[in-house]
Amino acid sequence: MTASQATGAVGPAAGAAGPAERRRRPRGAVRDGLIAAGLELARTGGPDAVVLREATRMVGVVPNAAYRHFADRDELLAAVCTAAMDELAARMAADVAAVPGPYGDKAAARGRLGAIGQAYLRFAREEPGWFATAFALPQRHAYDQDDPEPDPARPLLPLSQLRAALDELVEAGVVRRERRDGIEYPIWSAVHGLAVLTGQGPLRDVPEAARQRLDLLTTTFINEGL
Amino acid sequence: MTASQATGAVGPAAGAAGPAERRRRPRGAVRDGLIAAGLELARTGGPDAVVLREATRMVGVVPNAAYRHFADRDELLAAVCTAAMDELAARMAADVAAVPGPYGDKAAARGRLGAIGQAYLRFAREEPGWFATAFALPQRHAYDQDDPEPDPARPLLPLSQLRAALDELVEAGVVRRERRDGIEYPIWSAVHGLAVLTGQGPLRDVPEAARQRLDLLTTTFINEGL
DNA sequence: TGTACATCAGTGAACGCGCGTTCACTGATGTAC
DNA sequence: TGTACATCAGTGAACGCGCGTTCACTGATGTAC
Repeated sequence: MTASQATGAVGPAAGAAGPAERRRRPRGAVRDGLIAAGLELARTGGPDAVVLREATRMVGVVPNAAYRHFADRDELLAAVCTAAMDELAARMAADVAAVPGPYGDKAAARGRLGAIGQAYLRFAREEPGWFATAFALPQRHAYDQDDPEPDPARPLLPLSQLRAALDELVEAGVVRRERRDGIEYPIWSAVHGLAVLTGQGPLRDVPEAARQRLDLLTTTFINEGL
Repeated sequence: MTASQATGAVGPAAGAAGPAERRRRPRGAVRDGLIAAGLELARTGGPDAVVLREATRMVGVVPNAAYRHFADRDELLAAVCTAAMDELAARMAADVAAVPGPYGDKAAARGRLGAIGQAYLRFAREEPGWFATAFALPQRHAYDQDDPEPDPARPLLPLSQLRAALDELVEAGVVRRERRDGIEYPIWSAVHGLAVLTGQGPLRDVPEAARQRLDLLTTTFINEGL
């Protein structure tokens, strides 16, 4: 589920039913609502702001009702983290899909790799709470393999999208095949590190113009390293 | 102050003085002790584990005594974060100093850059709590300038050490002078990103052998990008 | 199609917890004359 | 060198807070016959 889908489910049952109105919510609506509420909280305050009681308040339900849907607060948080990661992945996928040009075209392939990096950095800058949340807990990644079984209802993980872009660069003849193996990790690291340093890290107060230069320096460094 | 220095100051006044024993601690000992205690807490649990009351307990002092030395919990945390950053910087400096060879020698210069990256990654791996704490709050970094006025009692910031190593590589003729400007940022980003992804991030469960390969891939990528 | 019953998903009340922080206090240390 | 006094750095007691979580409950929904 993407954040925008989930957000629609927040709030008490439509119509502000009286206290006699019990269990009018469609199946799964409270669970989805709690995740959406948690996502709203995380958006502003990061993972620590995902407070179980506050989420139930937003949904319009009594605090312990949450325990019908999650074993404890950590399980709710894990669901919120996954949703945040999905949101990042969905935005990346959308930006990549917007790059024109056929598969295997040199310029298009370069454009798609660039779109991946830019979408990642933009998400970190525009949604710092979600970015921190996405990387806060779950989503351990099996080393050196694609998503074990890609869930068709969820967007491809960021790393998988990066891999696909690099594979295309190989097909297009931009990246030598011998150079391909494992190169996604230094690239991911460079982009992620920049996002963290300029987001929550010591470079967080860098002015806008300088930040853009840092983006450029880093993407250039990556492109030259291909 | 480095962590090891501060740690020595934890605990109630030597001799387990009775309740009548008041103010036997040397000047500044309680303040230093609180920072050292916070550092101990952060070592295990990161910045969130720096709990004011717990720190006062460790020092052997009543909770509100902390307010003689810090305006509030945040000010204590900030001091602990600075101390954690100093610890990282001190370890980096020590490892760099251990690389033999005269200034300007090609191999030695390369060795010193490598030592910087490795010390950074090792600190992140061996002291994840401190690493997270070092980057948790303070130490905003002025963009594009060295430490405003380097405090001789404290080690050079990591970024300043990285800059020095890159400057040496230029002097040694390993890095072209036109390439030097701003290149510390992509390099820092790549190393920092790897540290975060394999530390608290989605790659945290990668087995040891694979992690070493990731280190190697990243440092190789950096060296080729010089 | 109607009834009996199990299960599901909510309510209401309460808990203990540890935290950061404030207040008024007091004894020890350092300083001025 | 001795005394008077200000300041410093600790004590003791208390606060309100919001949190996660547990318990026994009850009404609505879905299912079997």
